[in-house]
Amino acid sequence: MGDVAAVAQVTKITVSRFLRQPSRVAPATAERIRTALAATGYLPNKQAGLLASGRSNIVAALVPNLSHSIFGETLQALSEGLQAAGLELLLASTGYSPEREEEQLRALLGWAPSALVVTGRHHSAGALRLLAAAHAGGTPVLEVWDHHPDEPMQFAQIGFDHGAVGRAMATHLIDAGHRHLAYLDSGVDADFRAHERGAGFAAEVQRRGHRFQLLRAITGDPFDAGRDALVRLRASPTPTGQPASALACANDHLASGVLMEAQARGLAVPADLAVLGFGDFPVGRQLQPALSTVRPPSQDIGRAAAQALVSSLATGATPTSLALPWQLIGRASTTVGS
Amino acid sequence: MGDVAAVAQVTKITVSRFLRQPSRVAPATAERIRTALAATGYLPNKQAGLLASGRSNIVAALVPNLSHSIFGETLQALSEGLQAAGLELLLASTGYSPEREEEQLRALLGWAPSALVVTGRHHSAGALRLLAAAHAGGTPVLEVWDHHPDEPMQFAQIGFDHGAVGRAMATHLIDAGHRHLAYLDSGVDADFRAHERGAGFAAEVQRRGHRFQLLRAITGDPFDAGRDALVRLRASPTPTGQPASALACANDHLASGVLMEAQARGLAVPADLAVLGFGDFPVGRQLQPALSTVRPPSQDIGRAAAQALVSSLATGATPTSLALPWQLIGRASTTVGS
DNA sequence: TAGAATGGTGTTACCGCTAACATTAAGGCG
DNA sequence: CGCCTTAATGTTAGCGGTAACACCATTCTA
Repeated sequence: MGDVAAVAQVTKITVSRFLRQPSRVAPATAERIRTALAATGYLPNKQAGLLASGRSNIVAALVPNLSHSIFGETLQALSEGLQAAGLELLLASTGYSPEREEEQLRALLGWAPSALVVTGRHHSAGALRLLAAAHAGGTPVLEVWDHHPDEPMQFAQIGFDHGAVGRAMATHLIDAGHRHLAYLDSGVDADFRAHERGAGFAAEVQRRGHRFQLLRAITGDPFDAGRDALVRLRASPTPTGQPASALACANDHLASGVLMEAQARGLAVPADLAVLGFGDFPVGRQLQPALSTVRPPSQDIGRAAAQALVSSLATGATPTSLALPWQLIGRASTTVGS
Repeated sequence: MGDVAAVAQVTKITVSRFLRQPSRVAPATAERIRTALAATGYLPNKQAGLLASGRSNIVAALVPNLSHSIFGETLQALSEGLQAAGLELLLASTGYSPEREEEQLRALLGWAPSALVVTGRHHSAGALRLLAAAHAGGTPVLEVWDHHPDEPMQFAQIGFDHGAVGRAMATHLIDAGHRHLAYLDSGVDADFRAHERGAGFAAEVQRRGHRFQLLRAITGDPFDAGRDALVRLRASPTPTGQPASALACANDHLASGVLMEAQARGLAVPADLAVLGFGDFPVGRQLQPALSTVRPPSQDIGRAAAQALVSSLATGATPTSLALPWQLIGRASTTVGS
């Protein structure tokens, strides 16, 4: 920056001013600085700028998984919303491992971010301490993909109630006439949201007085896990001798595996077995029969989070929580006709 | 850090030393510092450390797309390899847009990274200037997912030859008896690697004296694009009146769409139409018939890139290029029997 | 036992940039 | 015409660490 200043025949601070608020330097000077910038190929050093200003303009986000496209959509929208406001997004993933959550969070905090975004409201004790400290220090903390107004919220939440989704999934299947229902839970321990949908599902089935069965997916390829689960479902002994006639899954990949295995075994869907997924992944629409599913507001979460953080940083207020609508999409895998 | 030093009754520099090389402080002092760190909940400020030391220990990576799981695997492996060596990964995505490449690269360079990783060897003019300047300044620059020893390499490359993959795809189908072959190219302009596979495919088909046809995918849902492409393939007039009997696709999602549409139309695969994909996505293995595909060394690329950068940063030498093996996996969508 | 080598810690300056205040010149007002 | 305001730029100090060197006790060596 000193070089640029020398070429433009001003001091560093004038260059710095020009870069941040061009209107605060005289037009002639601005022009000289502009050409000097081009001539020297100047690249501002962020470390120095952030250190000097104290405000980092970084939003740090921690998600369970980067290669999971469902979070990808949220991140894409978040990134765009933040970029428009001049904020940078710094990403890290936990790989669904609670130990790594604290470690990664610590690494992110080292960047002195202006705001934090974490996935869900379940955190390891260490991570929670870090988040609470950041929050206490005035850094906005936002939990995305969850929204539970019934519980005391420690941080702002933008997302939806997974228990309610589970109950709606149960209602959908019960309304279609099923009386013995199963839930295929995610095999990943830390996929808390999948477990909560399962709990909501189970609660609703039992409230209505019907039979419930819980399956846990094996780890590994989710399609294989779905196939495996169907094998187990059909083999498991039940009081009536009849296996469950409806299976709700923690995600569409598992559900796709179930559908494929059903097809391979000549099981009619939905006549012999209704299958319901979660996530509205592209593949589900293409299957035969098309997969019924729940579409979460992935993009909206990112967009709303960006907006909440931008306005929170502008006003200094805590970001506001928000419940976003999801949608149960009934396709051929659960509904006959239509 | 001053607080920690005060509590431990030493100066900042001793704390700094302890954090970086614990062996260089006396055991008793180390113990005092350790408890002081815990008591104060100290979080090191990366900006300051990087600024002061000059070495950033950041590797900046630019990929076309974050939500694409194929790059996710590379990034995951890269991230792990770097983390083991004490390096941080800073991510940005271009969204397959050449204009954003320069912009994002500029943003990444603002962090003064120790090394750069970019996807492929095709860059916009502005991006190329930035990369060349970084390279000239001694920053290792690595291009991943490409490896073309026949062309003059500007930067180190770790990946494979996409033209060769295209030729192998053609050979596989020609050997299966096909004499009229088509390639369904990606609808994304900047998916250079898909275009190159297509060019290699076309060259090989023509070299063997057979008929070639090029299709371009529509944009949007890739499954739909695959279905749409098959419709067009079957409708397009040909000299013999016979449509192509083999279709190679830019990726497995497109190929899956083709397979689904084929099934919907009662087209026998591979008897009426052989379908070949690229990427070895999980879904392909599950389809009926299972999708033949090419498995790229996604993880290996990340692993090798991490290794190359670590050793390059240690020795100061330019990272070494590397060709990694891919594998054509013949499944039921191209081969009868077996 | 003097002199050198070594281990442990402190001092000073600076990384590249920005906040806060200081300074200068030009224009507005009675 | 002198004073005040305003616009444009400069000066100084400091963000939170680390490099380089300085310093002081020990311990080792001859």
